[in-house]
Amino acid sequence: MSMQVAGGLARRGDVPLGAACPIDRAMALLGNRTSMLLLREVFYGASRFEQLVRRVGVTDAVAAQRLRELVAAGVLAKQPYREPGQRTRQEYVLTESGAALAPILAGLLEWGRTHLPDDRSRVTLSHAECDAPVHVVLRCESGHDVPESEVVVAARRA
Amino acid sequence: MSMQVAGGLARRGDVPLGAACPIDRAMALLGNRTSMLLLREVFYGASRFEQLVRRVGVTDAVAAQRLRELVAAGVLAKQPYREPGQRTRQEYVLTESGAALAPILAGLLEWGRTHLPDDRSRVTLSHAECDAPVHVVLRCESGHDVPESEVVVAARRA
DNA sequence: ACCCTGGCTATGGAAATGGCAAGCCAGATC
DNA sequence: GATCTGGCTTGCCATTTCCATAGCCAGGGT
Repeated sequence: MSMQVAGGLARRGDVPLGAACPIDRAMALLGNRTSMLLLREVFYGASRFEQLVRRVGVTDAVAAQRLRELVAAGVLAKQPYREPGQRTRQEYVLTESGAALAPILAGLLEWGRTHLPDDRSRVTLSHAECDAPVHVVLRCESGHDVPESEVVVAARRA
Repeated sequence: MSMQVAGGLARRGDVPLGAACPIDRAMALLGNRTSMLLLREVFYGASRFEQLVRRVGVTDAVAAQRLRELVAAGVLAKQPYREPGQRTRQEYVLTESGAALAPILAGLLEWGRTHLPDDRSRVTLSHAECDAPVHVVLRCESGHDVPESEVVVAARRA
């Protein structure tokens, strides 16, 4: 059920394997409700400030602050755009780094749907090329599908 | 770069696609630094209260409260265990629902490593059966690997 | 009987987060 | 030139999260 720990490395002197772990720092940025929800809406196709505010259901002030942080972190970028007859405005788009968060958002969606009670949402992810539903899977470089129980956590050598 | 939105569904009347979305509710539980880090440590093999506290670097009080929430949410379970000559104690183990968070944690690890500066961690995930490194991928039910740019978000019919 | 340790709970305070409300600025519209 | 609108910023307050410290309890060790 839980992952295995390889070779006792993780326990030697009980050194925290996770210290300065990328997950720590990712959570410093994404570890609040609003940031993740803003990113979700950008994935879902919203890009304008007012859209994001309305869909996430948060106030202007909070949204502005989180968006600033996400831009500073390089996950979103502000891009000028102009609709005909409108003045130039800014929209928020995913950078390469932001787009790489897709598996995490897809994972949260999938997990929430199957493991939280009372799913009332109707969002699905599908593959543009073939229309089939998309799932998040763990796979090793030899090409095997890896169930959670077969994931081994280890420290690579210095 | 960003996901496409299919068929204008997401925008009809600007209805928030994400309202009551599983991601909202997942983030209500996991949208704080500590919860995710505690889960990470359980994945890494820690299970005893004191281990978790030390490795996550949080105080007893906060850890106890988050653990209580995670147990209440059915992500962790308390299991009595007894080491010889010791009294009975409780350890925290992943439930099925908790183990299903593996792709999300693996995704965060991978994302942080490749997209945040100065990665100093040494954790790797590998496949117990073949020792090859493990990655998180999006795959459709037809078996294609799906790059982020080919993920379509849509609302399924009521 | 006494202490010690692991695993908590309690209390108080600081910092982050979020809501509400108001104001500001640039440019399009009148 | 006055007004309106989108996209913010500012100020203030409530709530949540977190840290620090202290205390509690069960049961083994002595």
